[in-house]
Amino acid sequence: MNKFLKEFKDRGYFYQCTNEEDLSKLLDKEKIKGYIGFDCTAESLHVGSLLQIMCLRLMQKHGHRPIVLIGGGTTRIGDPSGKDKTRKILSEEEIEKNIKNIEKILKNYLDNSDTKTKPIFVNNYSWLKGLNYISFLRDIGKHFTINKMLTFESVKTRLDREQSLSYMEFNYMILQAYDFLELNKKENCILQIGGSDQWGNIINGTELIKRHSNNIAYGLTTPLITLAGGTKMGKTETGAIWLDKNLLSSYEYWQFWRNTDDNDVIKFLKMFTDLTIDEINKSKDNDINQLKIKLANEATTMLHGKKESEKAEATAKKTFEQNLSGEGLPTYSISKSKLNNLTIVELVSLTKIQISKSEVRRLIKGSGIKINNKTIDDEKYLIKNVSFNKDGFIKLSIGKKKHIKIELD
RNA sequence: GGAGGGGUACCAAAGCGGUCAAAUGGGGCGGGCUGUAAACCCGUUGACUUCGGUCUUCGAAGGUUCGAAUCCUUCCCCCUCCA
Repeated sequence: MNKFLKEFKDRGYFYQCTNEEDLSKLLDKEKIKGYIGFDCTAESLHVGSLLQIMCLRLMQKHGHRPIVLIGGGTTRIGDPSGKDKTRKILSEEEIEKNIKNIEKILKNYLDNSDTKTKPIFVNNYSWLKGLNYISFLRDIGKHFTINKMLTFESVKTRLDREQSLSYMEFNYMILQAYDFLELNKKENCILQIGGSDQWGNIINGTELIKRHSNNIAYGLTTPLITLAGGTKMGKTETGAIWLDKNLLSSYEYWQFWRNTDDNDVIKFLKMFTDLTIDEINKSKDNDINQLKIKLANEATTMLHGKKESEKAEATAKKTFEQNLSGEGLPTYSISKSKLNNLTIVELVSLTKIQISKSEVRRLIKGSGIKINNKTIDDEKYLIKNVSFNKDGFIKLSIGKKKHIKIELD
């Protein structure tokens, strides 16, 4: 088997392929271009997209050139799959802002130094916006039958439930297929990679390329990652795990990986680090907690850099092993005058968005709130009674894992 | 088009005039045990509160009643069977 494909499989990225054998042969013979599309509905990317990013990196590693397609055009339409309601339509400014940010994230992960494997960034808005309706229907539309389109899961569920599916959304799959055709023509791109939920859309693309240009193109999908617990990856009590320095600190990102379930550690090392498969297999019997730290370090270094990762590790060590407060903890500043009449309940609700005072009271009743490692059991406890340490802050703990530094400004 | 069943909190699902901020299970959160894991055990799970209560919630809008998630009317949506 081709080396790229082999590693793709070894790392657990593989789910389905349109024609594995032929693709393998082709990859042995030449360096190709492959693309992954990114939607820009959200302001940034979170770990849910990390597997796709790793796929792009793997292409580079094996000398292939990744194309990053930003769905600036298709985002204006909305993918109906997996949604039972029409998506809200974003404004032009929002979309532009999202695109810029998402590109920034991706550039951070991809290698730009080798001209042969340097990523190509494209925005499908550039070709979708100027489409001529009549010629599009004649060139592209003729290759799609309504009969077939109606059988697609995304369309079917909407129709079955008599939920409206606008003509606009109905066209989404055609546009995505067209993207592939366009990249095939322009860039000679012959591969599309995507999540397993994109299978249908990807097939549409390869078929369109076949019918329209009589070229062969391939599709490759990655599995949906579920945690050992069965839930989807990426959600925690803190919220989304952003791949974005501005939205999530390196410490919190590091913690996310450190808290990986035992049963997922090896799997994640393979998926989300650059360690070789051999290396990972050899270390299988190492202390599981050391492996988790390794995972956290590798993943955090990739995103935030070595320095930040080391800092995060140090912070974690101080916080969890020595019960102190590390430097990298989330910090909340407050003025002295404000703090004077503040009760513990008020303080917690100030520092944590999305927590109600009732919830804080409940936490206090369940001994879930600590200040400087001392459990607070009185909800009227006044903060001014706490003494700040020599570095000028106090440590507020919510549960065992969430620690916040409170400092005076 | 005809006949029936149903919409209840994050999800599933009870309740069918007052004792209902709403049983139970899952999930979440907190505590215990551990290893910042899993499993397990315990607690908790609308908001605000001067801890006396107060306010908002059972598809939507009206109505009956001292009192409605529960009864009536209209509307919207989902499901099953027949055609």
